[in-house]
Amino acid sequence: MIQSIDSFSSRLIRWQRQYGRHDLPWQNTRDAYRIWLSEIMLQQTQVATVIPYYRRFLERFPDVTALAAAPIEAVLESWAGLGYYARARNLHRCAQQVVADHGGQFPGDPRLLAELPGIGRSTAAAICVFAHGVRAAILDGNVKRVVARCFGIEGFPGTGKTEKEMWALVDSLLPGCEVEIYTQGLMDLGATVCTRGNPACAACPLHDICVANRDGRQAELPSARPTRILPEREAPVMLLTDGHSVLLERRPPTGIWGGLLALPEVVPGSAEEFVNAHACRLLQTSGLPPLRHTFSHFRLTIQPLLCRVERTGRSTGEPGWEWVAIGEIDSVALPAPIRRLLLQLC
DNA sequence: AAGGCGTGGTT
DNA sequence: TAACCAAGCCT
Repeated sequence: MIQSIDSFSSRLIRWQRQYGRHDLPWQNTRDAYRIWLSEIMLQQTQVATVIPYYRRFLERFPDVTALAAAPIEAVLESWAGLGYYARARNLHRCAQQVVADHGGQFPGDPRLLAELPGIGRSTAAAICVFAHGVRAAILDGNVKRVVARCFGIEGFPGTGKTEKEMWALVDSLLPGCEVEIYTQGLMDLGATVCTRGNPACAACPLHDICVANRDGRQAELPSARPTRILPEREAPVMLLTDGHSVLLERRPPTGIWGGLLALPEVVPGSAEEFVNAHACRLLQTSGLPPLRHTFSHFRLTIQPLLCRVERTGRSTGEPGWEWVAIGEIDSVALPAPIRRLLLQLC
């Protein structure tokens, strides 16, 4: 075991120098703001998905001061489509705290960083490693897969017991120096060699110390999440349009699609009432084909009712309601399926 | 301590 | 098609 632990980090570091990724947009910088932003965007999200969002976000919010000063609506506009929108809200609050409480500088101590909104133990470690060269261990999905296989850790990593065991292990594996390249190597090996299905064990620097490889248990480790049946939900929504704009409602700050604009959910049969309440005269209604959308924890069928209307008065300017021109759809904070639906209209 | 919280890629 | 899940955090 001791021999394994010693050679684990040195093998990984050597492998990373030759085969790792060295030119991702958030690499080759010590700018804690850029590193922090990348780590938040990369939570539960793949590199290829993040890259365009990361570039656009940095153009609009080049530093922590600019982000802290922006309204949350603007932040959500740039985040829309990435998912897990609590990340955007926490990102914004975190920027404001860094400016207000830390003079605009991200703390270099992982424990302090982890007190900020949206930054947990692993993200705090990653930021400190890449921004300051601090010696701290990360434990993300890639690392869980690599260590579960290499050291034969049983149990679903989502449970507290297994996660605690893994934290102790990664803490003990941490090398005394070259922590940056070691940490990046751990993630890159998981992302490119020690993949979930069909891992490339022949190309792995750990193959001769790996328990899963020795025992042919790559498919069994890490242990799978207990299967769960996703509940089904339905959402009748109103697509109110005058041919130029659509009526959108700001969703509550917490819960699904928190803080985004979306089509208003309505009680079936209440179209007329709804239309009148928004200073419109109903011209024509038609049911659009239902839209299936799968979340991490339930399935949703969106049933849109298209209502062509004439606007009979100025909107009351009620907070939370916005008429948005079809041409502006790309620039507002919409959930991905709603955005797709509205773009199909034109 | 588990469940809430998105989206898109892979198999 | 449907299941699975990726650079997790919060409550």
